[in-house]
Amino acid sequence: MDVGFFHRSAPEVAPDLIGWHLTVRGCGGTVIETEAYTPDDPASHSFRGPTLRNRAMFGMPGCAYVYLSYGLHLCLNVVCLPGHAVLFRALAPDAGMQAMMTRRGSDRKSVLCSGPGKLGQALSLSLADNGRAFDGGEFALLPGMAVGPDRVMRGPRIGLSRGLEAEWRFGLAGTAGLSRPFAPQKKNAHR
DNA sequence: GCACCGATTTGCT
DNA sequence: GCAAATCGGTGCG
Repeated sequence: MDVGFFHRSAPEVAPDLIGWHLTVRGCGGTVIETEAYTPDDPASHSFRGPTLRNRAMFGMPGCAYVYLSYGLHLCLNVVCLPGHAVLFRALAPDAGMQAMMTRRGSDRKSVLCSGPGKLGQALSLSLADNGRAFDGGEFALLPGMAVGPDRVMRGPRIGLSRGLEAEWRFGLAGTAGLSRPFAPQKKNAHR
């Protein structure tokens, strides 16, 4: 993989990660939904500079930023430029299914990884994973099937009170298991 | 020090 | 549709 891939802004990287393959200790699947966060974005954890919790967001590009959401969910990002990160919101699961079904308490494929918190539970993330590199060891992140730009949907991010203007949520069209549906895409909206 | 708000999910009304 | 679970960060006194 080109090391320069993550040396870009999160809004550039996020759509490019759709269709990649993510695994954590043998469990995972195809990336079907992502969101981008930047340092000058009021909705981003990095907006007010580094803290103990978000320090990984300012670390090595291509490494993980794992944080505790609402006091109980662990969410996974990949770091891009300093203060930039892409949140993995949903996967189409295909590896380590048995373990993920057990952890999620369901055998329905479409609900195993259909949200950032669910994904964290299925992959059994922990805060000890914060800062870990996606180097093919415990964490792997590799280009998978090529996805044409026409199959990547975009829209406003989920669960925010600020930063709703930017359409920095991306998803693979025609996929089951998204965290939420996307609004109908405008035609002619290239890039 | 204290109250409130989140990059969420689940279960109950 | 709404509240609960639960904790780090932020803002105010």
